[in-house]
Amino acid sequence: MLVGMTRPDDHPQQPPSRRIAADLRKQIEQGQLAHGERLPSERVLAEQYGTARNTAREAIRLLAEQGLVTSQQGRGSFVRSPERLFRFGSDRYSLKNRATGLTPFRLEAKKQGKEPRIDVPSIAREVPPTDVAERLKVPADEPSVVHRENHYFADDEPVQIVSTYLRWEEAQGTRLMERKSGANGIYGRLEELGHRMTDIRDEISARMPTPEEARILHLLPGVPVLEVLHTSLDQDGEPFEVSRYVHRADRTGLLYELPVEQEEADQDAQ
Amino acid sequence: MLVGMTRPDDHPQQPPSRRIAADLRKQIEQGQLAHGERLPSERVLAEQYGTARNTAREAIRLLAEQGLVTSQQGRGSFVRSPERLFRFGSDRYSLKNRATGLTPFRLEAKKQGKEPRIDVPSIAREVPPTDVAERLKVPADEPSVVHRENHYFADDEPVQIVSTYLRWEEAQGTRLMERKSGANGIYGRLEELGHRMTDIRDEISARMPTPEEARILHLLPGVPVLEVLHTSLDQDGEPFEVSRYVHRADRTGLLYELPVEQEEADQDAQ
DNA sequence: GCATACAACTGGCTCAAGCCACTGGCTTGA
DNA sequence: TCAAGCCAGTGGCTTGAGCCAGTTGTATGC
Repeated sequence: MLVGMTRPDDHPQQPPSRRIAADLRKQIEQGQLAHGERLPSERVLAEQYGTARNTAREAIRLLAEQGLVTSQQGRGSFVRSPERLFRFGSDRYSLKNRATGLTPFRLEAKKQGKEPRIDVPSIAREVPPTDVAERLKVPADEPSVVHRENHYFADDEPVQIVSTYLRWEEAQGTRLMERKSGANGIYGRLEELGHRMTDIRDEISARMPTPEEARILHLLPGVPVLEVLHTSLDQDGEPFEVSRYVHRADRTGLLYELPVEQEEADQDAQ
Repeated sequence: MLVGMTRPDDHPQQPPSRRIAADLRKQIEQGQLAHGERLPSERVLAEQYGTARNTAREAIRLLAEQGLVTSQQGRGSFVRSPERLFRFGSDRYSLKNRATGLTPFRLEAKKQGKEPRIDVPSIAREVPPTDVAERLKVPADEPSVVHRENHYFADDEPVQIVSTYLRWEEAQGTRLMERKSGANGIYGRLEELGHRMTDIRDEISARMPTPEEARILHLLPGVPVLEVLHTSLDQDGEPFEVSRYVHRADRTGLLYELPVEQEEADQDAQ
């Protein structure tokens, strides 16, 4: 009897493909199949379980969907090794980092010994998406924003896609329209326009990537993305910049450290 | 010619299943297939594209994996409607909510007109997972914690799984070991033990659910989970509670609002 | 009027076979 | 020595067939 192979009646009305997947999952979790190790080939699995190759294949596909294994044509299927590289902290916007002269991403990359690279595929005046328009307080039915699209890499591995939206009326004719926006990046220019970043608001969600995102980020099946819709508020509490971050979730985490609001007499915040 | 059907040479070396999936995706994005609408059946799609049923089926599976459609045996495949219900704000720990006498989840649910329910499947002394042990500053090789597992529901729909870990030496013999922990929940009891929640630290990641989580949360294929590893720090900066939140990402988002640290002379933070 | 039974659909899952593209180790020959 | 070529093994993708289980509308019979 092979290790980790269950008797058919352990999983009564489980279809064979799920049963094989469950067996393999157990072997991975219990370490009988180590990280990076090769799984039995589809043809071998099929024979071991007395099923068609398609059924064994389906089992491996299920595990790939769960982000547990990954297949390579001509080589085999392998147990995926967990790796969490980037942790974007809530201090990434902190002004104290200004002293370094680096933008938040470059700073984070350097901290972790990675070589950062930033591509700027496009900078264009556009009609904003409705969620961005709402948050930036601009009309959603006219080209009221400048959209800067950035792709971020660490050691040439794509890490995140960032779409930054600024008010067209403010960005027009400034270095905010250029690829190289000058010292301290766009926040430097925005400060010169009278916007000191005072508060931020990050709305976080997770979803599966679009095929387009999967292509740009080199995503394997079973890897979701973290989407952060970020709003910067200035000293007057007015939004002056909205960005949509799309992170690959297998390489990225977020970290928020914050004080807890303490009890007060009658702070009636709706 | 059917709407949205591309000529084969639009996608040169795309395999048929991907081509069908891309066509359907386009039809969904352009609104030719509305939210909730039924897709053509597998057999019909196969005939339209001149492929085997399995190939059409594969196309639909690809879309399901991307979270775009969902299939129901005997009924058909349908365009999934986006719905984001719960938004957990960073003020959910705020002490000012104490006035309501509700725990954060109950408060959030009420705000949104949902009926909250909390199951407590288990409360037990355990050996902590290593990531929890690190953060709670307890030994990882002995039963040094109490693990409270909670399942949260809104209108009987499962929303999140929460595992809370407390120091065994503190929780032992108190209401922290009971299902009903008293006024203001466990935070009320912890405060009596001298821990006033002063800062929090949330580490956020996203991944595909385990089969177990998919079962508890009723997750469809193509829906990731948001995992939040939360640490509460007291007035002395000491951790006194660690919780792992597993949210279904199709119904849940997170919101963090925080002030930006302003520039200072030489705040040499690590 | 109403419950039952049925028929025609739907997706779920499997089979057995085949061809393709890619990998990696081995053999061959210069 | 080393490069080129071969070949066995791998996953990628499709075919066409079959059976099952769940759904829904319709016809039947009480």
